[in-house]
Amino acid sequence: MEKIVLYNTLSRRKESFEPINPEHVGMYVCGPTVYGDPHLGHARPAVTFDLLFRYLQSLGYKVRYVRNITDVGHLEHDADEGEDKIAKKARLEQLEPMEIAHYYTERYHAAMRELNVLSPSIEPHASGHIIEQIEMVKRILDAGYAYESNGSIYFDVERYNHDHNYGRLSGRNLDDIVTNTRELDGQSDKRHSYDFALWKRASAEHIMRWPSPWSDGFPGWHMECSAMSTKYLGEQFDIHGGGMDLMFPHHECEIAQSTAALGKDSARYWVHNNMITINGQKMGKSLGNFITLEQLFTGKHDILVQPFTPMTIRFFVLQAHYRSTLDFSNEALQAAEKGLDRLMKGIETLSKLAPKEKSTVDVEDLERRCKEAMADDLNSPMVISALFDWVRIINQAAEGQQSFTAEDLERLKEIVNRYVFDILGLRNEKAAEAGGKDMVSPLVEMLLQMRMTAKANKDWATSDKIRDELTAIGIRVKDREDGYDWELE
RNA sequence: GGUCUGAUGGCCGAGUGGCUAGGCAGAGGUCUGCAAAACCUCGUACAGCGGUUCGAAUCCGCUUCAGACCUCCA
Repeated sequence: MEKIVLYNTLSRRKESFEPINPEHVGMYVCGPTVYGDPHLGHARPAVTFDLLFRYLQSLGYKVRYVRNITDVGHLEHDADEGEDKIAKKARLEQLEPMEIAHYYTERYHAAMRELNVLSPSIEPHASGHIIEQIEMVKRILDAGYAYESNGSIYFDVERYNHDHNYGRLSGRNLDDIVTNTRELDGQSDKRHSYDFALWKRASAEHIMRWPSPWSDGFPGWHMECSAMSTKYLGEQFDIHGGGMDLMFPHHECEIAQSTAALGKDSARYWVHNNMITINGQKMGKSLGNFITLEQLFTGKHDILVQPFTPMTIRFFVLQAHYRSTLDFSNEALQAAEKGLDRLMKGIETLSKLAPKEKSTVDVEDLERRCKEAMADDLNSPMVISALFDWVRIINQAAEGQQSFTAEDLERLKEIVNRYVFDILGLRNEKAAEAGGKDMVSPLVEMLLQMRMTAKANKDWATSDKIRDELTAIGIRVKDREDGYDWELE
């Protein structure tokens, strides 16, 4: 298997990636909380880990990719007095919590399909794994790292930190956390403010509740990922991913829970994608500055000057390295749209190139550059940069300034397909929606043949008329060195 | 306040101790009957101030600014 490096948040450096079991990779990524429409921010981890998923598979690994659906457990306001987000929304809209969760799960799936994000191997729902979560709480209790208080179970951070190291992922130490965690108002069942809930007793009004040995209640919000990753990937697995904003406390608590229950940290490589910003600020639910994916696709949002296709969004995300922030703007998206168009046109041009006697350039150069870039912590921007260099070469070839042998041409197409479609997961939207091209093709060809005749007779009036009429109905005519080419706008 | 990250040309964004990605926008040119498309050339950017070095935008220090996390967040 080829050597690749991945940045591991645990060590804060790039590490050579070695899976626990050769040939197999287990990957867990924190999925969405389904109480709202997916927005541009959700596209970042989805595309990032889709890229990793596709890339690992293309290297020959058998990947089990688990991405959860959080449909229970997140508390609003604070852990003591809050109510479940799903339940809250349900009350507001007079709907069953599961109805809400189902509705937004479907919306999420639809958006992911649009973005050409592959379905994960397993997509477990938190609500379907209450038993596993209860079992894990029991293990933590048995290990002595949790305590019961008034029907709720809390993680004993201090005790845990005594034996292990709470804060090693986020780079905090308990002293910092102690001095910087605000004391919550009102009475709390917790011994310390930094203890977190593993199980919460439900108040009378709380709709989502399950029986447990301690109370009718619901699991704490970090439990689902620990329980489900363990269930589907084993006590130790290779990659755990998610947004950087989940590092603390969510992932830190996951590490603590796994270590407390299993005696070891489950995940070996922690991979975090950075945020998408808007005007330099994180785009998110809490700031209310988010744009949903549907708004992006339809252009229906005050800030948008036009709609943007799903592939433009995907390309936009891939043009930045996953660990950098990416700033949203109409201008940036428009640039991505044009760039993607250039790339796709180049690929179409490639498909029409005629083989020549000899090749003037080494097609393996593209393969080498793409391969190195991907192997270096998924540097998709570098891959795209190499591809653009080759679009230029392909265009030069279309004008007779470069040439390829039939063999090299095939190889080049193979490389381009591998990186553009299989790994970056891009799709030629125009070609797809122009499914009717085959239908009109003979007609256009006929007209263009007539135009060639007119041109040969220097009958510019007829020639231009044909071209202008075609342009008017969205067919762009391109005169080539020895003939013509055309495409749908 | 604490922890951490970042500051790259008009915009978005890679990268990196010397060979100075890429895209978009802009300027000029080539090609063309005219166009379109494409191709060629160009801006000579790395927050500021010190230091290390033969050489730094890249390493170190300080300053300024911005952001993330510390509460649910992709």
